[in-house]
Amino acid sequence: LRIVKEQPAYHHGNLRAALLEAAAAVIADTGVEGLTLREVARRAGVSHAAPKHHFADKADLVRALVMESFDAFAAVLRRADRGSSGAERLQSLGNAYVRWAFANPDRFRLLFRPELRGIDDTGEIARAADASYQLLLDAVSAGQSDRTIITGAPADVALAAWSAAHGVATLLIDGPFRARGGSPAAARRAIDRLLDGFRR
Amino acid sequence: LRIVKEQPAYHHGNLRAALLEAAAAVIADTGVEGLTLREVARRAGVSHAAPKHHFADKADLVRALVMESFDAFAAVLRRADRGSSGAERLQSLGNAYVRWAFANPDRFRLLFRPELRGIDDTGEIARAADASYQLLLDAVSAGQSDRTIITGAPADVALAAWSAAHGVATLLIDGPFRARGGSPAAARRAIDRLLDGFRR
DNA sequence: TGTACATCAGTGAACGCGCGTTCACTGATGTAC
DNA sequence: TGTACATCAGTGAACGCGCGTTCACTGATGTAC
Repeated sequence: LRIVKEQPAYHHGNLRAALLEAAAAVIADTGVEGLTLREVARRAGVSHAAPKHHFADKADLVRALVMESFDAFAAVLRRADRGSSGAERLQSLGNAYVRWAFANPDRFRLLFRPELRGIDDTGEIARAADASYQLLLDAVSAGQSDRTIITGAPADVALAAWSAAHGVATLLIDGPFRARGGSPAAARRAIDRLLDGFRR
Repeated sequence: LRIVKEQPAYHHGNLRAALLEAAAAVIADTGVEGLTLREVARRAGVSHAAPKHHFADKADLVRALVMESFDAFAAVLRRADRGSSGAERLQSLGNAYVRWAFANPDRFRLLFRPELRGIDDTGEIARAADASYQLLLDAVSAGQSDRTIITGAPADVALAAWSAAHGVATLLIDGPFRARGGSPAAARRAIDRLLDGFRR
């Protein structure tokens, strides 16, 4: 039986992952404007020059964090994309959308920062975002085929439904909802009510 | 006839207003994270210590800018709060909401920054925000009285309707809407469709 | 209408700070033989 | 199984930068008489 190391190893072992985790923690604590490479390194218990071996610069770290967040979000939506009709799939997606935003408010906000477009040089972020939109579009199309969702251009319907979920999620995590007596349960009622409007 | 002054006056005359205007311009150009006192002073054509006579510190300037933006937004909503029924008033409010956000995306974003709560020491920002919410709540109540809006707890209905408008506005100005072929006209269809769901 | 003087609203130099980034370095790890 | 050595992944000092804020100052304005 070996004694557990008390001194941290000189080589971290998995610093890249640790830095991403630390970055998420910084954002959760101080918001994205408090995210600095030095603070991330501090949290990971490493000198401030160490991240250079894993991320070329600050934008590179943010990019990786956004990609990771998109992947996590998309996985949750994919798991939620179930139901015996298109309308049920849409309802389930909408609820998952709001629930994930509520559970991960800072990561959620990160996904929609307009300044991200400035650092998405290869378009990989845009592609990751599109994967989730396709889920939504598919559910809408399925619902129109099985006649459980209202007619109309699928993109129009999908964007309106997305707006509903996004609005509830945003008002819920940014405060206005709760400041007016809106609980997460009220948010759930709101998204259900709004998505009911898409049923045929 | 006097020659127009070519040298700027030593005393600006209305520096406070000029600084607020410059701050709005900075935010429009670089986003709120690019807002610095020095840059604001630079735009206003004044030394970087000059703002001190008008704003105690940076938070003070941001606070003033937010208040000004809330007032402008509330005035627009108040003007839009017309219609022969509660349902029409709600529709008109929702459209005005999205239109103003589209016309003033950076100011709109500013109003909902979660970190604002940190600088709203006197609660004046919360009060300004509440004024607009009351408009919405009144329209919903009126619509329930005249039976043009669905039944339900007025706060529930109001928060759901707000979510719809907020979601459309946010997705429109932050990109996802346009990135998927959604024009401002599509946004208008989206908000109309969503608010139609509140008609009785 | 002039003059003296207080007050107001600017200037520009200076401060300390945390940031991103660079650099020479060093200890740990992996590999060839 | 050892050994030599390249490479990898850290350290810590240093840099230049823009920031918010402070300070002594100065020119413009307003007011009392």
